Amino acid sequence: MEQSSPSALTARARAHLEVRAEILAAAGRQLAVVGPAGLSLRAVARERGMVSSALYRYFASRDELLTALIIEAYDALGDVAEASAAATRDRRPLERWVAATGAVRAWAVEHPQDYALLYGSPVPGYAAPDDTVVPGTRVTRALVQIVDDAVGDDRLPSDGDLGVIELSRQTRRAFDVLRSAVDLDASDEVVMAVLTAWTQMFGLLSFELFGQTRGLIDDHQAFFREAATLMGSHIGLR
Amino acid sequence: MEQSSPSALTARARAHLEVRAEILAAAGRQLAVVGPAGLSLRAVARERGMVSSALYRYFASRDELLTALIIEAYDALGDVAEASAAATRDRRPLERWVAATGAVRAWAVEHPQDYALLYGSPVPGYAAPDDTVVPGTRVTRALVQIVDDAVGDDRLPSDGDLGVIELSRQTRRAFDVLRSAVDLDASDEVVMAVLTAWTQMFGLLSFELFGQTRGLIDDHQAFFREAATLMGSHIGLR
DNA sequence: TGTCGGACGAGAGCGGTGCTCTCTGTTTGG
DNA sequence: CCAAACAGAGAGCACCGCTCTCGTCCGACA
Repeated sequence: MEQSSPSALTARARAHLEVRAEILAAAGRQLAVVGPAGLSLRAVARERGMVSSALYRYFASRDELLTALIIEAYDALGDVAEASAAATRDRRPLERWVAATGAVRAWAVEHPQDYALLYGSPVPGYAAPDDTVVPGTRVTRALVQIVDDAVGDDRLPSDGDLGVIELSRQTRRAFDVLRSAVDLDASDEVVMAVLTAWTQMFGLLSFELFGQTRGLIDDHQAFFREAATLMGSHIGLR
Repeated sequence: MEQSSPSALTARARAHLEVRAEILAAAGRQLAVVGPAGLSLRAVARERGMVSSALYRYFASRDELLTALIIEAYDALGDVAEASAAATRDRRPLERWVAATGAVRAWAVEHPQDYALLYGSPVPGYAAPDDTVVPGTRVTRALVQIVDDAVGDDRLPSDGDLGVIELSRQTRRAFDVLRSAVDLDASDEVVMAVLTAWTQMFGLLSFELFGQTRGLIDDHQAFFREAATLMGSHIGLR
């Protein structure tokens, strides 16, 4: 265990990182209970048996603690999405799509407060720093990967054909940025398809988790699966 | 003006309602600036030149004030959606869909904090009471109306045909509940189409307003319009 | 190995929050 | 006309994020 950190770190620096990690873990437990807006530095400090002012040796502010939790959550969700995409590599694209979005939903249902932290309304006064952008793209990347893998042996629209619409110049430029962000060379059609389907899954999930469908849908998992299948086939997966 | 309220109300009751409305208006202004989680009773009281404890003569708690604001916002958004649906009655269904979803987006962009109040992560410890359910269905109803109007002269799926999926029993039962909630006799196919398309629009809007597409998309309005057009045509509108 | 500086935690305190309780003054309906 | 209902003020409670100060202790370096 003592070898896990680079030996370049002094004992003091290692201890510092260790305590920081403990604080982060305690904050994560708090978060799961009270949610992002309810997270209290003082409560986190109490859980560790220290006084709140001592926390500021490790995090400059509550926002910095939140940022660390956001990155952690993005990484956990990214793991889930990537693992699903990798595990289904030899299955049919539509199945892969349903599995991956289902895996994302499963994580979100299991960690609703983390989901709210990532995709809910921003905490007031808090602006996510750029550190959160890269881990945030991993789930999008995994979904693009699945759809892009399906191009060729499939009825996905061929280049330049999106049906009723033509993408504006600004949109195509935005897609260039996204392509380089996820480091995949998918066509505009694929990017648009993923964005369409992913925003729908995301909207449905937010409806479920934020209570918009309260008292309406009983079996959210079944409905989500049906919606994912329908949406996947809408964008040309099969 | 003195006749605007039913004469059955005493002067005192009328004054009470008036002050209540003023408080609500002040809270609405506060909300637009600091957002749902940042809304402070004391600040609202200060704006009216009264002390915070006096507010409790009009609202039992911060949550009750929030609930009143939620209902107000749902009604404003419902107005927007219904007005758009009514104004485009003689246009083509796809145009109507794009116009209505665009109107919803325009309202959301103009009132981002109200949008967050309605569709963002719930304020911790706050559970929306049933009073908010009915006004919340108005926008859904307007969208269902548009798609349902299109059945017949259109290529919407005919009864019993949804393509790749078959709806589960629970889902069909949920659709019955929704049908009676919006008081429209749309087919399962229409309900599913609206839910699919509306959750996508909602997901896209949440991405935009909650900062997920920051630095990616410049012209959100154009992209939203393109996405709405594509999605509308996916569900069979033209 | 001894020492000294920097990290660390505690504590007090500031201004803010939601909310409760008590007290006073006003209004109003019987 | 008067008792009762009501409105608002004020103090206070427990909590919040955050700052500043002050001992202490321990690890890095000579």
